[in-house]
Amino acid sequence: MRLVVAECTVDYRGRLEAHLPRAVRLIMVKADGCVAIHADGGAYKPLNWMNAPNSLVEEPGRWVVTNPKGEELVITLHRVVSDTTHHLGPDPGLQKDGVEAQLRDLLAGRPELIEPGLTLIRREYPTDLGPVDLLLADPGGGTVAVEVKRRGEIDGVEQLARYVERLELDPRLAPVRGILCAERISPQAKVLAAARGLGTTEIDYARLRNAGSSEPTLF
Amino acid sequence: MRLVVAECTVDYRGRLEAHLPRAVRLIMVKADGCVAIHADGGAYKPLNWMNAPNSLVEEPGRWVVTNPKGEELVITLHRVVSDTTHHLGPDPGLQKDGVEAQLRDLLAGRPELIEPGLTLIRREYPTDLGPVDLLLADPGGGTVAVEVKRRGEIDGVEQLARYVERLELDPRLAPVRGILCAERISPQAKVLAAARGLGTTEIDYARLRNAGSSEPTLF
DNA sequence: ACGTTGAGATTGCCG
DNA sequence: CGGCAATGTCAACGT
Repeated sequence: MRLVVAECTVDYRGRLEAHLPRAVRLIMVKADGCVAIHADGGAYKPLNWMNAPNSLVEEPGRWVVTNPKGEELVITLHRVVSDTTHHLGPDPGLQKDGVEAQLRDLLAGRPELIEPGLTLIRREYPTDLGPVDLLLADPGGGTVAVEVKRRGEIDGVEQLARYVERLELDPRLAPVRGILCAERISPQAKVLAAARGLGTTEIDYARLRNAGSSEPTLF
Repeated sequence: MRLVVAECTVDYRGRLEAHLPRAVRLIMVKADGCVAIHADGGAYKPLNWMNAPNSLVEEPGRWVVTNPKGEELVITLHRVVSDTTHHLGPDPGLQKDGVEAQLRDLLAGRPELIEPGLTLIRREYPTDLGPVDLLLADPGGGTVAVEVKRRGEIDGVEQLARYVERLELDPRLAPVRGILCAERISPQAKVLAAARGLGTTEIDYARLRNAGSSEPTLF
């Protein structure tokens, strides 16, 4: 990884056009060839960048980065403060925990938190349009399809509506209700869900995680 | 901006949990206090990070970053290869050209380019599902809702369909037609739009920009 | 402060 | 390679 601190101006032409006036910035060039230009603020996102694969041509005081899609990043170096290179080697990569799949599995073990009386038929129930996160039996008869999200947005409502429409065609399952489960559900998503005849339930995932799926509730 | 190259392990606990095994990486600390941990590849996104505002406590061989939301990033430093600090100063910021808002405003001044005879009612017309980019009066009666995109894809068609469906409920606007405007519209989006009864119009934004909104057309 | 939308989104998955 | 969906999405803007 090469790290250059320099006073520079930058021009990008590609999906849009962008220009950076003259200032001191960090230019990061990674081993895969990608280039990122960072200011001393503004979270982790660089001001400008060019992802791999690309081609970097270095002239005195001017770097030109181009990629096969015809995008171009031109860095004009007015004054170089520092220019260092380090060999980092390969990275073992990030291990994640706590994404949608885990939340779905926790809810599968506590379906009564979605609505009292519901019992699990199976998770990832397959349909022609893709798998439904949870399929539950309604004690009043019929079936309940559940779409699990961290955040409930309009897209999730549309997805659930398609599943319910599809499952209704199966006489063994009909009638089918749909419920969108998420930690937070946006007002627009609630409006659209109501208009589509779908239910929405907000779930406290933090409490769900702590309680676990094997322990019965004490209250 | 402080740049530390070090062999480290990293643990994050917050919206999810994540762990980075021992390896050599770049740790970037910006003036606003945000911390980012980069490998030597993988585009510009860091493996792990903590945005400002936060608090960094530095012990020998161990950095602990916490923020007011209760998230925590722990960096264990096994071996420091390099540790440098540079003062970059404030950045004048990025100048962009060619984004959706600009295209929308240009079209608002030249609605006849969407379809002859159309006149502007207002831009960003609010609905329960979000704002419609442009609402136009149809000389033949009724209203036209326009969704403006740089690239017309299936998502834009779905979005427009929801708006039209919603606007139809308002007797002062009905009947409502929908038109998707973009520089390029994908074949799939055209098919879906036709199936939904929506129009599509491809716009030459470069010419629109050069012509400006105040100049009448000469031909 | 909160919510919604756009982004040069990026990134991974699967067909 | 292209579509689809998730992301600790981020960042801008309006209420």
